[in-house]
Amino acid sequence: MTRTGSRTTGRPTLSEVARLSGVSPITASRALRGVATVAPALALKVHEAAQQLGYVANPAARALASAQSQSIVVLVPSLSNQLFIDTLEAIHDVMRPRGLEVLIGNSHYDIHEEENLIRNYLAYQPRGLLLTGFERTEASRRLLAASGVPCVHMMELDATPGVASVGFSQEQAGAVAARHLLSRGRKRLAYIAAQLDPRVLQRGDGFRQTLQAAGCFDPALQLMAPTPSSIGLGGELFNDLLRRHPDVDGIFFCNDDLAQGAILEASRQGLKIPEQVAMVGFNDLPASAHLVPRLTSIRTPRAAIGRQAAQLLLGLLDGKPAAHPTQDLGFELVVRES
Amino acid sequence: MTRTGSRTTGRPTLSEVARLSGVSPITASRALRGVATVAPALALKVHEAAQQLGYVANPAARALASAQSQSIVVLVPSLSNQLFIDTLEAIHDVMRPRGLEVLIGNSHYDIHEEENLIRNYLAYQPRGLLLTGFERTEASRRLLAASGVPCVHMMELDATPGVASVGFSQEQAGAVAARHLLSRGRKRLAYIAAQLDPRVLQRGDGFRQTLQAAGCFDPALQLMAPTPSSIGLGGELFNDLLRRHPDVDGIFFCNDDLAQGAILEASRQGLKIPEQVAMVGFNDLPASAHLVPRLTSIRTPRAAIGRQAAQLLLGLLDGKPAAHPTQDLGFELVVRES
DNA sequence: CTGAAAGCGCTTACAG
DNA sequence: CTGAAAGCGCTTACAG
Repeated sequence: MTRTGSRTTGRPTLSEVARLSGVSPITASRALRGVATVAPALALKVHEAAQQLGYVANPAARALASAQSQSIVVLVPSLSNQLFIDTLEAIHDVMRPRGLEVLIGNSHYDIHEEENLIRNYLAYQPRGLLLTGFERTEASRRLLAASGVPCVHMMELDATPGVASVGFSQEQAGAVAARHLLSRGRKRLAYIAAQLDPRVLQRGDGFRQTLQAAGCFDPALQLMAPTPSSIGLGGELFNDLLRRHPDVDGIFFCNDDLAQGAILEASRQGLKIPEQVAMVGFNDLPASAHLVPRLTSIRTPRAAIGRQAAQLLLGLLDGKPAAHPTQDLGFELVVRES
Repeated sequence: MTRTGSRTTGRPTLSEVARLSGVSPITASRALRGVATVAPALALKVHEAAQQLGYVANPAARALASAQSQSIVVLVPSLSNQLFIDTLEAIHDVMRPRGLEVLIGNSHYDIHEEENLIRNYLAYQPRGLLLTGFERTEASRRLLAASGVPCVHMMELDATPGVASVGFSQEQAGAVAARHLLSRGRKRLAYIAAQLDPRVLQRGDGFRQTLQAAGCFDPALQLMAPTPSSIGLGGELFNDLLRRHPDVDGIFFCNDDLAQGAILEASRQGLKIPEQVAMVGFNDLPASAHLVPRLTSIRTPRAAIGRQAAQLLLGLLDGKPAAHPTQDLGFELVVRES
């Protein structure tokens, strides 16, 4: 059944729809696209003919003729992180019902790999781009600017005019975690982080600055692993930290995976949480609310970021300048038992 | 910068590459596609010109001219389930380096939504399709058959000639869980399930049949919720079950989310696990090995399924009949503390 | 090994 | 409101 070397697709074409409905292909095209100038009676006939033939427009022909595809490109640094999955799913659920195809590029936390993705995906003439954060190569920036394709940035914020972004302040999130721990009377506060992307570092900065202002920052309590995060790693880093600094009484983790690993390891060792060490996670993954003790975490609006970024982009595609090009969706400290 | 209504893309074309390298467009096309008949010296010049211009072929034009895209369509029932994310990521990592675009369709566990996805995605003239399971509408089957596009089925197995599938026996997985619990002397065995897709039911069948053979099947101990699974639901169903049947001494959960919720709920209530109730999960998600107690689970080869299915499809695209069209990748009971 | 011609299935731009 | 002509940027099929 596999046709090789054929020129035709074997699928019904616009011309066949036009012939069956007794109009020209252009009129059929207009009717099917919902262009208003077509007489209602003709439009109906065209739709019936299309239905009867099982006609679905060839996106390649459409893209070639109009110099514009029906795709949106989303670039994320990872698919292993639940954070991006939630965002991606929300984007998908906004774009698909509008007939837009979501092309997903995974940069694996590598800005050069991202540059290649941009180069290749731009050839698809996407309607728009959804990018993660602002860290990229100069060449990537040039490619994006030269393409003229509308972009919306996700996760981080940048209020520069002409830049669209949907996210929240990563630094403030770090600061809030620090203030929470300080408010509980904790003084020996650590930051445990892995997969040191720009956002993890920004949260660390916010955390550090708040501790410095409170006069209790100790650089020795910053445990930064460049490797990917995982629950197992969280337990290991927690043990490392407590072995070297048994007096630590509060920890902010750059994400819930690490925090969950630590809480489970503490439970296994019979350590009292939060009496001995208070813990704050980040993202508020589903399991966190159910751990024993329940994990205090910072809930991030990751689905809302995807949804809002998608809608902001949709607005940009219609050519109207965005009313709110910088959308701070905030975050929420969810205080639980840890 | 957004060009609306323009016919051209503003990007360098094959003709410009050809002009710069002093050959005809056809020769440039052949050189860029690596067609062997081009003289090495010319091919080099073409590649240099393409590099210099930053030329990337227009996929729409290519697809239209060759009646074949560079896309692979993957249809999954959910993006909220880690299982499919792992599979998707593996597929992505096989296809992308070969220049194939992965189009992801999410059917939300609805075979009619899947039918729409199939209808629409077939218009993209994908090189191949990767489908989840075998449950679909008659119309979907007809569309797929009529298209002649090669398909590989994932997760479940079907040895029918001409059908390609990569997965494992869901029934056997249920049977293995039952045998494990029976081997530990457990007699009052329950199945707790949610999101009752065909695979969840197949696992339940395998579990039931084994219990029936052992003479200890009790239909009252089958707790089947049609709602999506979650950790929270796992805790609730666990409580429901124990309230109604305090004598239950072993539970098989249709996935680890439910099992994790149950183990956490048991811990919160101070129940002894596995002394009072033994638990077996399914999928072996990352957290399961770290819970207290560590969860016994059935590890599924979800990344391997994605990888192998992708490779099987790649073989089919080359027109060679698959040497192994039915790939049983098995599963592994990982016995831990629960 | 190379190329001139034709065509893929649509939409744009221009008439009427 | 409708349509004939042209063209998008490639590749196929056929020559040589």
